[in-house]
Amino acid sequence: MAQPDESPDDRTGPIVEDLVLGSLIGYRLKRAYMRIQPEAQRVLAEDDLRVVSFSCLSIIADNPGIVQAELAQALQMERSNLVVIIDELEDRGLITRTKVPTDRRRYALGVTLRGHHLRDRAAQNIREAEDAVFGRLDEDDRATLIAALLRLEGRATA
Amino acid sequence: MAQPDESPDDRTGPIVEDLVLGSLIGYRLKRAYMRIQPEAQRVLAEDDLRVVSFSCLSIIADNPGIVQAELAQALQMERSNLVVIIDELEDRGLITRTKVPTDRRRYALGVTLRGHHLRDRAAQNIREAEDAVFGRLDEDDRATLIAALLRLEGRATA
DNA sequence: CGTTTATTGTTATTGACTATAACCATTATT
DNA sequence: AATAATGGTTATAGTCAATAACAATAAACG
Repeated sequence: MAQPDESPDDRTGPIVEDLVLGSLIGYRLKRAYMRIQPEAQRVLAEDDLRVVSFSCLSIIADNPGIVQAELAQALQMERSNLVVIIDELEDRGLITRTKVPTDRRRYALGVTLRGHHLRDRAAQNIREAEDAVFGRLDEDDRATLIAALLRLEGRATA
Repeated sequence: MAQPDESPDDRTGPIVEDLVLGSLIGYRLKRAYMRIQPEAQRVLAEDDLRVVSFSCLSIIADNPGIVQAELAQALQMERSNLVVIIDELEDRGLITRTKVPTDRRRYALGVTLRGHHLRDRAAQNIREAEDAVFGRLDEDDRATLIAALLRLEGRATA
C-alpha cells in the first residue's frame, strides 16, 4: 500500500508530481526555507530568541547606533512590530537604547557585551543547523549559493 | 541626510551591514522569497486565487485522483486547513471531488477543464512575474538554480 | 520667526494564516 | 468482534504582519 521506498524519516512520502509548481523559483525558495526555518527556530529557542529577535540583535550588532526606523527598513518590517522586540532585548540586557542628542525622537541602538556574545553563539548554532539540514558546504559552494540568492534579490555582486 | 545613491525605487535604503545575518542561507532564502511572494500574490489575485489555492490546483492537476491527505502532505500543510480551500475550488468549478469506491472515507480530486486552463494561465503569469522580479533566466540558469534549491531541500538529482 | 508638514517611536487593533484538538464515518488490525 | 488507525471535517486558539491613530519632535517653507 505504501510506496516501495519509505524510510522512517521519509520526507518525500508518496511520489507526487509537481512539474509545473515545482519549476517555479518562488515555490522552490519557500520549500527550501521551510526546511531550515523550524531548525533555526529550535536552536534560537534554546537562547530564548525568536528568529526576528536574532535578526534584530544581529543587525544592531553590525550597525551600532542604528535607530529603529532604519532597522525596520533593513529587515523589511513595520516599525510598530519592532517595538516589543526591542523592548524585550533591552529588558534582557542584550541591547542599549540611548537618545540621539541631535534628534530627540530617535534612540540609537547598540548591543551590550552579553548581547554580542549571545549573537555570536546563536549565529554559530544556526550555521551548524544549516550544515545539518542542508549538508555541509565548503566556503566556495556557500559563497556561490549566497551570491545566487543575492542575485535573485536584485543585489548582484557584479 | 539620505545616502548618496538613492533612486526612486530604491530597495536598499541606507547601507546597513549584515555580515553575519546576511551570510546565513536561511536568511537569504527568506529575503529572496520576500521579493517574489507579493508579486505572485498579486498576479494570482487577478484570478481570485491565493498562493495556496494555486498550489493545490496545480498539484491536483498534475496528480489526478490524489486525495486530500496526500495533497496536504505534498504541500506540507494540515489536512484541516485544506478543507476550506478545496471547498472553494470545488464551488468555483475548478476541481471535482468523487468518492473513492474502495475507500469511502476518501475523495479523489481532479481538475475540471476550466480548472486546468486557469492553472496554466496562472502558472504562466507567475513565471512572467518571476522574470520581472528576478530577471529573465535562460533555461540552463533556471535549471541550475532549481537544482541548487532542490539540493538544499535534500532532493538532490544525483 | 510661525505655521504647516513629515518623521520617530509607540499603542491598540485587525485580519490572515497555522497549528491543535476533537469528532464521525470508515477501514485496518488483531 | 473488538480495538486501533485513517480521512475528512469543524471549531478554536495562537502567531504574526499590516494598519491606523497619536504625542513628541524635527524639517520645510511661507
